[in-house]
Amino acid sequence: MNNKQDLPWDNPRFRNWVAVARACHALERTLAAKLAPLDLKPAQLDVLMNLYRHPGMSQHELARKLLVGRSNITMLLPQLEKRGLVLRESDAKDKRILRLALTETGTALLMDALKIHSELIEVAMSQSTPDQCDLIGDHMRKVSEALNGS
Amino acid sequence: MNNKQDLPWDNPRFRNWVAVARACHALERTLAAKLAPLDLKPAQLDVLMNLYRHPGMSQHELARKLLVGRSNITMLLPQLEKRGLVLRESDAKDKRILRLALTETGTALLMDALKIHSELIEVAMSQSTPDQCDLIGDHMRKVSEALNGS
DNA sequence: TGTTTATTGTTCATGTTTGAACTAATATGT
DNA sequence: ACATATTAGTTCAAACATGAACAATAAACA
Repeated sequence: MNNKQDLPWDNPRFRNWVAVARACHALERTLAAKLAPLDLKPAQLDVLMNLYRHPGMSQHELARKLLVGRSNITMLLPQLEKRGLVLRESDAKDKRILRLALTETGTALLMDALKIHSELIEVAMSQSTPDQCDLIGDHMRKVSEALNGS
Repeated sequence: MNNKQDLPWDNPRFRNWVAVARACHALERTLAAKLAPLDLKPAQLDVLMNLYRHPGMSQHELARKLLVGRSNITMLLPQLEKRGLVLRESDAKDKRILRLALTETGTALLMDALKIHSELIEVAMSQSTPDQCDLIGDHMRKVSEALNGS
């Protein structure tokens, strides 16, 4: 049986990851609050960010990048499309695929949102030196890779 | 106007935090999948974990620890209570407060879930040395503090 | 004491996320 | 070519989270 001696909380790695999860959650909540004036949710910002960096993405590719289901994207996009932030046009060669891109308006709104997001991340990341931040980033990229293969 | 020169992605801190968020999200999803056999969601595991460490907590205290609204706890607890995992009894001195505690069954299920959770965190944290993990943990605790004051 | 203010937990309406079942389009294999 | 299997996106119902309004209780204070 488990006794107090081998409880996870006695393991520094466990406690450290819990701290990571808490910080992430806290930043997400704060971001949501600060994005509210733009009438934008964090999930929607994630969409805009990905479309900016990868214009012409399909919905399926977007879903995989965001680690969500395809149906989630289907529910998310019409709102953004109606607001004139995103364009959807079907691929010429494969009629199943919808190619996504930002409009001018979408790009402009993204820039405003990124300013807010960046300021928040600056608060988070200024807690350590740039070198240490790089170390953290490298670690987290390895974590993502390790988890994709499990 | 923003041009490419000062886009957030050119800032290492921004990219590093994005990596943190992605890793967190990935681990959360994986955890959800691995907890499914126990019929337990990550949010419910968080509740059990906190009640184990802080028996006698009120719902309000629990909500603040978990960074969620009080109503969320109200919706979450009856399920766990019906499954015989959690006990709720009103405080003798302040009749507004419900004091929470794990049952034997709840503790046993928590131990099973913690095993799964720990193994997953081990995967995540074995990507760096213990010293580096401590550095990451220290950083993240500072982040949480910094965000609470914003 | 009596009145006002705060706090705890609940309810409810709204919006979000999810996965399974579905349609349409394309690939694969015979 | 034809049947079968995959893939992209949608629909739908159920689970979940959220915040505002509310009831009950307690605290503050005149």
